Amino acid sequence: MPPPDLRIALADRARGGTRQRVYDALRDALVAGRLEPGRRLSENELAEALGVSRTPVREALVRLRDDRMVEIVPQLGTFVSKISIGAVADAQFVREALECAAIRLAAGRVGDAELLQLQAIVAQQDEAHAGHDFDRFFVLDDAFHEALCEASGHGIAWSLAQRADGHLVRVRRLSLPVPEYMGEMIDEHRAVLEAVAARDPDRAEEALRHHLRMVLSVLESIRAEHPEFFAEA
Amino acid sequence: MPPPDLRIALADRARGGTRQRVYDALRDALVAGRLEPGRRLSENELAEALGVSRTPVREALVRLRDDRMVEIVPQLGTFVSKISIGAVADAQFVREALECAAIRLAAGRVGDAELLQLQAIVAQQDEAHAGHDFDRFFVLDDAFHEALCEASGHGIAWSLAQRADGHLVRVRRLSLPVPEYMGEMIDEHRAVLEAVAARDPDRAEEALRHHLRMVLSVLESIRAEHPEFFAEA
DNA sequence: GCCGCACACCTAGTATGCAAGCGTGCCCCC
DNA sequence: GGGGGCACGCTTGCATACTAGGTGTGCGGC
Repeated sequence: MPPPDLRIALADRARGGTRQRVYDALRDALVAGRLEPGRRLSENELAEALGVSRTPVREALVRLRDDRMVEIVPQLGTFVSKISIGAVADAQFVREALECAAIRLAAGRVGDAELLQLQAIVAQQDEAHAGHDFDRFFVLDDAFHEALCEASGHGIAWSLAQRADGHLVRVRRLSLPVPEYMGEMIDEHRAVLEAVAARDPDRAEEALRHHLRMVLSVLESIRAEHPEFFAEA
Repeated sequence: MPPPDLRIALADRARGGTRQRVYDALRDALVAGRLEPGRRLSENELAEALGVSRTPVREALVRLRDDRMVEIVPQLGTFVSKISIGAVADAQFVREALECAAIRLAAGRVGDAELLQLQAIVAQQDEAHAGHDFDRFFVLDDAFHEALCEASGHGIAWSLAQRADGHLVRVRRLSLPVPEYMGEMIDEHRAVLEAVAARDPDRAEEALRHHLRMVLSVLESIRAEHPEFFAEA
């Protein structure tokens, strides 16, 4: 019985190589939960579904394994990683370490243009909130954190945090459709932004750390709600 | 004119897949400077030199590009990245952020067995110092930092730091043959270890941060000595 | 009816072949 | 003699073919 819903859309041709497009498409499908944890993937099936050969699919999967999003078992198959409490804790640790270090720097060197950009992002988040547009809010949330890291002068912090963040993103996606959380998160963004604007590294770090830990507070309820997505360990 | 010294040894067969062995061999050759910055690599040459096909070579190179150790230019070639001041700063930032966060945790939860292990590593470093064995010291230095991260409960910190660390490792390799630095580094390891043993997160973080920044103090002299290894920017 | 073995299918790993693009060097023209 | 243009060879990117190994299934024996 072939899997029923392997419809993964590739972005427009010619933007980046095939490998990058396949990676993006797969990662998006994974974090959005369209490829549910535990499912078996096959290079052949993915290649056919995406209309490309096995080679770029394979290379994308290898990269996703580095992200701990899939597990490749030789001669057996490739599986969507179940959400592991340990992996979530690791992702949280990495993200806190990198982003908190970044924001301390950002608070010391942020310019007016960057502050305006951050404020604009938060304003757009208000709009998304008003329109109950979860997907848009998600994009803007990433944009906010990315802009913060960029302001630190070490944009790499965001690249690494995002790649290490797979398990956490899936949890967030599951938790997001609770409207009140969106409002809380925007408030926290404002608190972070104010501290950065005040050039107060300690307060900025504290606000960001609190913000980043919010997601953990709902982890257990998510797990109770979707136990099949989690590994036992 | 074919490159003269593409003799890269592969580790024993059957340990990990071919891709992993090729990656390890190439990375080792890169950080050791046997493949000097700016050099052009060719998938074909590497595959021939290593006695494997292009496929695992290609996948290893893609991963090394993620590490910023090589630059792949389509239809042109793959080049050993020159050491970039910006990339060194990024690597330093990432390593500081991850390891300092890890050691704070480690100071709060380290067990006696782990302390003994750390002490044993430092003792071995003394031996390497006495024997002027730079390579051995290098391995033991990595082991010390890895053990610290493991003691934090987030071994992933070491994995990520090490992967992001390519540019920094090359600098360290160039700077290492100065014997007095080895003694200083061991002293700093001791200071870090004492603070962890005393369960003092603040002092541990401070000692580690100071230790990690030592390498930067010699960066400019290294650059003056080997300008051909560095990018202009 | 149940347990064990063997076969067939499917998997990822690897090797090789083909296509497209860029750089370089030679050759022709001015 | 100098400059412009074309063609060749090299590169990586992608597609395809082949290999080795593991799993599950179905059949045969008990």
